Amino acid sequence: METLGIGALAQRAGVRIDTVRYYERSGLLAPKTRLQSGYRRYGAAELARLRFIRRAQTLGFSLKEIRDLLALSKGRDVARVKRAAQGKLADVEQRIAALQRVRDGLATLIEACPGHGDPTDCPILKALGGDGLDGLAASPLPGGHAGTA
Amino acid sequence: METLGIGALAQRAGVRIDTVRYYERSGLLAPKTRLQSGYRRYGAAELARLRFIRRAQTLGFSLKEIRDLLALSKGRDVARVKRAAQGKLADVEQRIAALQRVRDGLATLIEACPGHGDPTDCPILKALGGDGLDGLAASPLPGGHAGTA
DNA sequence: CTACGCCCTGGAGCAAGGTCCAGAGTCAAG
DNA sequence: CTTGACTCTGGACCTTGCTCCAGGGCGTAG
Repeated sequence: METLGIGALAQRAGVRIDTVRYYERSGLLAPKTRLQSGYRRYGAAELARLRFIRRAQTLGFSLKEIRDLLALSKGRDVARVKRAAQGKLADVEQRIAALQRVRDGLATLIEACPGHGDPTDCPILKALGGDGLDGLAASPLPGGHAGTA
Repeated sequence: METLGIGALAQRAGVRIDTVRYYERSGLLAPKTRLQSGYRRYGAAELARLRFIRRAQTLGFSLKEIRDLLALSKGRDVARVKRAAQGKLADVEQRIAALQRVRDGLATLIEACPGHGDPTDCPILKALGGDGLDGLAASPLPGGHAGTA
């Protein structure tokens, strides 16, 4: 069977070689085998996995979350797998709802902005600068979304 | 006129003192004046600006983008502010659409999973482990907008 | 005057997600 | 065999957005 070196794998997935090694260090992607020399060899499954990682990333999943997602496939407990997937689903739905609030807020402001004239008339700048936008940016500030600490 | 110390300012904006200083280092927010002692003093405009920064963050702008936005508002260029907001809106809408695809894929898998029995029958495991990932995270990788790089 | 709380600076540290480098070994083609 | 491309390891360094610490100075009430 045809295997790929790390360079070929990286190229086919559109990532850097260092990124592949970084993912390996992070426990996301192990090579199928190694040569005696230590060279990593990858198969089709690894390429698919790498592409999955990248796609999940573009969708806003952190590497940690992706690791959890991928760990499901190693589990033998179908019920747990299903529950984990349901948890992710709820998570995704929350993200969607939060983003929709942001979208609505932005859309409202953009609609109200003439796009020219005095900056003090710009609702975008006014809304962001003053009060009265509190409902708009409804966001988990109390829980702190910055430090997460 | 009444001015605020850094502690009072931070408290009114709901941020930490260190964050205010960090924003100053980042060129986002300068104190109105300083006492001889070096103590920072802020006025209403600075408080408004700080709140602007925080709100813009909840809308998904990075500090760099906010810096640009603030510069724009000084430049009286309302059209550009509006365009920046529209760009963010498009961005947010893309994310929403992508997440909705993920949600649908996930929901489909969960529905098809009996929640018990042979792991080899679990559609979730099959999708994650093999090549069926494409349906889950269907996303334009070639033209990818993730890394933006 | 003393205390106590607020403020100063500079720098370190953290989490995430890479990215790059040096120095050395390996592989494949000619 | 030689060359050039590829790969190895370990560790340093980068960006973003904070957050904390040490070792001081300031301000004001009692």
